[in-house]
Amino acid sequence: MPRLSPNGETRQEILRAALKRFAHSGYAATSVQHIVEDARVSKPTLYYYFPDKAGLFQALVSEAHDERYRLMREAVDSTEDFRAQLVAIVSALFRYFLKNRELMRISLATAFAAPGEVPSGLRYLDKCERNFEVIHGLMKRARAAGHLDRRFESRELAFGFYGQMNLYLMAHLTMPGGRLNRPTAERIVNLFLSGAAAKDRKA
Amino acid sequence: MPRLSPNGETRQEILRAALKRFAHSGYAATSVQHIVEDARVSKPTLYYYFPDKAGLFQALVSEAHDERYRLMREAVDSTEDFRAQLVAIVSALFRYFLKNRELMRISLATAFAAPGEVPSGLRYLDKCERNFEVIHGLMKRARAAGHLDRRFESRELAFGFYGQMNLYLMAHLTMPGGRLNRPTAERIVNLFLSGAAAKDRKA
DNA sequence: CCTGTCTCCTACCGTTCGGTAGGTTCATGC
DNA sequence: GCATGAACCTACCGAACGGTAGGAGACAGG
Repeated sequence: MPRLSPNGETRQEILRAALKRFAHSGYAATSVQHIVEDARVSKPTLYYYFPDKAGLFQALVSEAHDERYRLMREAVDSTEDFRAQLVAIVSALFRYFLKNRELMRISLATAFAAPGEVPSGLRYLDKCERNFEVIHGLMKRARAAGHLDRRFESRELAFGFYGQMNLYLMAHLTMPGGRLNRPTAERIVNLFLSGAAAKDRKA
Repeated sequence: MPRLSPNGETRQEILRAALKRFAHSGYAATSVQHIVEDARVSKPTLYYYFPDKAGLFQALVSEAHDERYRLMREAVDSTEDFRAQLVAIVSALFRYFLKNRELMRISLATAFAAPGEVPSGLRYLDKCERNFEVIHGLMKRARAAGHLDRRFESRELAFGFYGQMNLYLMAHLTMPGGRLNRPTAERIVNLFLSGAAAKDRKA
């Protein structure tokens, strides 16, 4: 049989198969055997490209977190208007979710899974916090600029917004009913801001 | 060695050990062997009380979901005032969380885990929806009664509230920093309602 | 033509998995 | 005292697990 990939094609094939399996069954319930079968590759080939099962998983999860981070930063930088930034964040994550549902699934599942479920060496918590801090920092600045109700701490505001958005994403994983589009993003921001925005009428 | 439990003591011991293991490592990564070692019981004893590993897990998860459901219903029935009902729900779940952190962990993790991660026969989705419907129904009635802004659908409102509350719980699993007490519950409801409550000033 | 390196293979390692066969001990009913 | 059934045990099963030893085929430089 000819060498399939002097480039990185085999590696990509493994990643693709692994993503599908991990997204469907989680880390522990996924076997390396199934991955190599899906990728039409032998087991030593997998271990040629990746140090072990955990390393393969980490490559996927890191990519997902980093891409979410990049998208959120990009959304924040896309405009100066605070409301528009929020809409851009939600909207960007919705689009990413619809295109990369499986990556998003392992990313979210990993974040809230039991500590021993996922490989221990994986530093996913840092990346989770980093992503949250994008929102948190945005809230801090908006609060300082007077766009948000000062009765609430920036952390509370970030929780309110982040929580609502995340529930939409998670709900879509288990019940893919709702429509994750820009109008929905705008309505989410409206619901959040109608309370969080500082009222200039009273106090 | 004497028979330890003519009552249900051994069964409880198994459940206790299983909860600890499942909460720490998730379903797939937990082995029956470890459970029976923790419970100081032999493997056939476990299979004497439970049909299989999945049945043992289901017993725990069902209990957690049912208890959450009971608490939320109780909170709703505790008062007529809508705002007080919301605070009661959040506050009750916070208390339950602090007392039953491990049960809450497997309950939440199961809800958002990959479909193949958890035993397939487990009907947890029904219970998740049932719990969500407690909130959803409450929002429906409050919206119809004019307590909530009619520009938002009841489902959106439920998502906003439920999402925010859930993030507090989930965040406390990974970063047990924040304080899950009644003042926090009130602030969450305030943040949610300051937007969702119908303003009688304009429109 | 030889040698090394990159890529990928078959075959196998020891371990652990979920689950069971079959037997033993105790409390009780008769 | 003796059968019965609940409560539990030791010892083991086949299968699947993550991972590896060792080699084969293709291509490069010398």
